[in-house]
Amino acid sequence: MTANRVETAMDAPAAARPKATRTKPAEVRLEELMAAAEALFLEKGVEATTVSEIVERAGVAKGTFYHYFSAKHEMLEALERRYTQQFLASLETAVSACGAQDWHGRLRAWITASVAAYAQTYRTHDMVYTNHHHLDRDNPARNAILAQLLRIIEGGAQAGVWAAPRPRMAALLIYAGVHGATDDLIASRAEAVAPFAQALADNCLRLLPPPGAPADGAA
Amino acid sequence: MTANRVETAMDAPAAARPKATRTKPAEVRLEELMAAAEALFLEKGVEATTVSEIVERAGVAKGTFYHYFSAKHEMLEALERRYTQQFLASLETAVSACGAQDWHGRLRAWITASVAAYAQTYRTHDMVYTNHHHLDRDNPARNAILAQLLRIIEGGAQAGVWAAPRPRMAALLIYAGVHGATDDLIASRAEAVAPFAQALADNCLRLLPPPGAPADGAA
Amino acid sequence: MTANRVETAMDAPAAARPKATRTKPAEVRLEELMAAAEALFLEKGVEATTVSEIVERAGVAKGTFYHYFSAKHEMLEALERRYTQQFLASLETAVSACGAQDWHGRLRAWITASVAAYAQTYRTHDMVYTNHHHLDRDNPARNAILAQLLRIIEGGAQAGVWAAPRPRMAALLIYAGVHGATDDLIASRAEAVAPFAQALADNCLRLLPPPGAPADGAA
Amino acid sequence: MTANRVETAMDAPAAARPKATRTKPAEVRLEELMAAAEALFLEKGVEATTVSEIVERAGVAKGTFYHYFSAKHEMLEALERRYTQQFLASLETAVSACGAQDWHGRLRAWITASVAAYAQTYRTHDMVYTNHHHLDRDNPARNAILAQLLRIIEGGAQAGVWAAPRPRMAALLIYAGVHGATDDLIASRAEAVAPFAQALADNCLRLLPPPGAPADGAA
DNA sequence: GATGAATGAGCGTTCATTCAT
DNA sequence: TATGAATGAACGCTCATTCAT
Repeated sequence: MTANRVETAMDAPAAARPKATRTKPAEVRLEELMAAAEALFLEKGVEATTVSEIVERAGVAKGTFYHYFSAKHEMLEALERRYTQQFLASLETAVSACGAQDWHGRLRAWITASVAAYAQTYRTHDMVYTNHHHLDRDNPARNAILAQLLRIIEGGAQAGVWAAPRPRMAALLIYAGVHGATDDLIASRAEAVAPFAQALADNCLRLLPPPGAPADGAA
Repeated sequence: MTANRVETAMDAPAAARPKATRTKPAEVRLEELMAAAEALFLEKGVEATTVSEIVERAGVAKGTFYHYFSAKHEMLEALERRYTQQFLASLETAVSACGAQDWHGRLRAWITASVAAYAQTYRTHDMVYTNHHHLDRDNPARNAILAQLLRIIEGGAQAGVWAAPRPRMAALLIYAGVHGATDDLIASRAEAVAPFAQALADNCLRLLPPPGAPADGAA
Repeated sequence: MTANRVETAMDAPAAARPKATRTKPAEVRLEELMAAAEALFLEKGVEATTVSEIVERAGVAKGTFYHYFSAKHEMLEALERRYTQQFLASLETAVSACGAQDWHGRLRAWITASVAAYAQTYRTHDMVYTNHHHLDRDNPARNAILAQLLRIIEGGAQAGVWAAPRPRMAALLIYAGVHGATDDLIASRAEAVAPFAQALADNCLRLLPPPGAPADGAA
Repeated sequence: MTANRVETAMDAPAAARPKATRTKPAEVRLEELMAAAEALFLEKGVEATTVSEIVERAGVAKGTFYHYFSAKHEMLEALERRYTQQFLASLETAVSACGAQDWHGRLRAWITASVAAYAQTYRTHDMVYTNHHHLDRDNPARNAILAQLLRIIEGGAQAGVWAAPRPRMAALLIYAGVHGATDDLIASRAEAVAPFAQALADNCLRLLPPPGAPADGAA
């Protein structure tokens, strides 16, 4: 609701406008706007959130929004970029903590960290990815995450740790499976995250049989 | 003017003049409307499609839409119901074609039919499911499909065909994996559906080890 | 809600239409329609009541409404006419029960009967009269009622029972006062109708001083 | 484009192009809008007036209306508030011009000012009050006016100037009578306002007999 | 840098009325 | 007599965006 809707306009004796918000570093303003938008996007969805609400929560005027973002969808994209970077980095950190040749460990770490990160941020995750078509091959976030996983699967295969005749298919099964199963975990609140992640890793590792096992389609 | 009619001279407010399209069986009209809506929802998304466009494509007046659907979202729900029934039925048919105790066959059939059905209808699939939150445990379509798969996994486990210490987790991995991997197949157009589905089934069956294998966490 | 909105259309297996309503005497149909409309107009107001609701409550089809009334506002007018006739008749009966020269009695009877009738039917009264501008000199109902009262006032004056230098003003004061005060009685539910009507009549009679009293403006 | 602006190449959805009317003081715009609405509400009724017509007459865009009023009914309420304040104030001024103990004078002043004010603004009056149910005890405007009159009647009674065994009933008779009779004056255009108001006051004062007169029901 | 008044195309929805059957 | 599918103009309202200050 704008400040000068009748009720107000008629009752309040015209006072000198306090002009509260002083000029702040652009960085700070940007962050305030993004925080306000993220909270609202999470609460009520991207479509249902209006620019008016964002600026109201951020405590700035409408025009200020357009100083920092050329359009509403730019805000969403900025949020997406920020989120993806954080998500990728958390996986990278977990994987890097394992020995360079400990491929089982690296894969387990990737899965466990994925579950943990996703369980924590699934609302943001959903918000960010619902706006891309599932099939969008150019979705840079999905591609970056998938590439990370693929590097592990192919690394282990080259090192002879497991067989991966179709590494991309394995990566997709793990990637999609991790998110689908974690959705269910969250929705059912049936157990703690850590043991769930362990079991999930066990299951996923089964997808990568020891080298020398009969190839797919041979059975 | 009938003899009984109560009359008074008065200025008549704006009158309606229905003329163009003749009455058709309700079934036909309904189908025309649903077809128009489905096509548009697919082309440009549900939000971006207006009721005006739907009726224009269906060749009827706006009021006719509201004669058959009480609101735009009712149309989406009708489309969802119809799609889910068809999808479920096609899986059921494929599974039922296998012997009642041929659990490997049944699971392969479920996976293969899922890939095939989804590869054909992924656009409708996406359209329908994007409107539910991923975590919506009450999404009846997802639940029905998952239950179908779970019955097979538990049936095979009881028959001693495979071990399934966590049947729901296995079901979720397969369910999500099938859709995730098929998305990639469709997007990359890298190979034919049938061999892809075969390989996918091989991979998924690996998630269900022979009975007596070491349980998760034991390795 | 129409019978063939999707939910129904998809679930109910097409049955032979019972075609319940047999042809009825026009009189009966008309009365059913008017009763349905009156009830709805009272419940939710004239504007807020739709023709669809009227026919639904009357148990007939939309088209039937237009067999009996050429437009929605004709229905309101028919209801008005019916109500006014009843109201006038009830006053006339009460007044006629007094001796032809008992002018005090006649006026009291008119006032008492007005209060009683209005207290019983104020909802219909409001519904009917809100649709005329207060100033509508051509409102036949108001004119008929006022004329009835005026006849009493002038009759008493000619008979030398009271002075009425401005009979129309007196009539207006009584007419408006009776309705205004009864509104308050109804809204406050503060006392029984009969004693209230008595006191009201006492007050109103004071407006008609004995003959020979100083005329207005002389004081 | 500022340096801080977050940019991405994207198809811009339908853009707005505000151009025509320049910014004016909110007070002025508000007044223009209210004047346009009042005129139209008077001309064709509240229901029959559309927001489109209001903005067209005010010479602004539709959105501007909603910048100042959150809904059409807010406009009506603002008009009501403004009108009631003016009406009450004009009565108060007239009454205050009489000596504090001149109760006959105060009551005459109230009646005379009511007639004058109502004769001038009856169209607005009707417009404003038609939107409240007659019986609405919580109608703040009616209550405020009635309370003003009641204070005079009770003041005179306490001062021994007249008897008022039922002050509220007397107030209601006067209040309703003044409006009802003035309606008739206006509709008939039969005489000047001032003498009519005099005669009306004479009549109304008769409702308040000298102290010691027989109480109601005693006659 | 920051503001906020102003914009207007476009939305989903309503409902009195018509008329072929 | 009775039906009900079909109509379409019109409604109140939204909101991303612009730009003079």
